[in-house]
Amino acid sequence: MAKQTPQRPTDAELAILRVLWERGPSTVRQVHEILSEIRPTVYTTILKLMQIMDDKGLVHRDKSQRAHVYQPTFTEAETQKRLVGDLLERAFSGSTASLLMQALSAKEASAEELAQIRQILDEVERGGIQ
Amino acid sequence: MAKQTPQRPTDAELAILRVLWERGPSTVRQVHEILSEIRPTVYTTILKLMQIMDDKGLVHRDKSQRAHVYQPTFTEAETQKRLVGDLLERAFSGSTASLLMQALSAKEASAEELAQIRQILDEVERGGIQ
DNA sequence: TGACAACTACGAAACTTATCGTATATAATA
DNA sequence: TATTATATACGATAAGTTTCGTAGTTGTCA
Repeated sequence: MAKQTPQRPTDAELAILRVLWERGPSTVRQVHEILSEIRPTVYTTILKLMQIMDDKGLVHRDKSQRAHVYQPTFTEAETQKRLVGDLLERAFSGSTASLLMQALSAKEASAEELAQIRQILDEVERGGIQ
Repeated sequence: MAKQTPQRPTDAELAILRVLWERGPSTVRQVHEILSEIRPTVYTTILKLMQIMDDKGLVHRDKSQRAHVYQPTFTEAETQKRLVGDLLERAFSGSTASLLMQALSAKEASAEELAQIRQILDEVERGGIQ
């Protein structure tokens, strides 16, 4: 049963999505091989998760081939936006400044990254992000 | 059984923590009254959650009074840092610039907030955040 | 003291997540 | 064609989350 509202992917689901975003449409075997390098798992565990993700609408699958080919329903940016927007409301009362503050405190940013951040700010003040 | 690693609070737990951070040490009834305004829940649901949070070490409780008084184990900033740091790795490959980009795209920031963000950047480049 | 109000404790149900084992279908090949 | 390799389908389990009902305890006050 597919739900209408695209909910937050779980940790395991996000790990799968990241493989699909990076590699493009993939079979269960391909995803399994990559994820198993970091965290050994049985093939059918990944299969089951990807089938559930299909039910939820997080991915679409092409059944025309014997090995079904899965691809993400939403782009990486869309999903990131949903996840961070959700955290922003749930934990930061909507304060982006606090969010950035804690992000920088959690992980030191390189000089290039800080420059990149300033560039983003410039663009936003010049006319917003589309 | 208390665990050693402070894990991510769940959604319901975070809602409770936010009440405790805002109001200071509180009883179950006080937390329940506030949360019920937004999302009606039975008293014992909040009680059970707060007892579980005590088990997990997310809160401490003072049992000396008849109505136990609960307070957060970690500060709001510590918890925010943990949550955003976790998301940063899980969904953004550690790129704080991408995180900010999507945060700004999820929720438009006011001029004051943008100024605040620039101030944070200035401070970071001047010597880091402690 | 007896009744009542307000607690906590405890157990259980309904869901979700994550994982795995077994069964079954299909394609390739010896 | 019979065997083998590789898919998917399906069911079950264990753990965690969220919710609620009931039981028992304790303080207050008429």
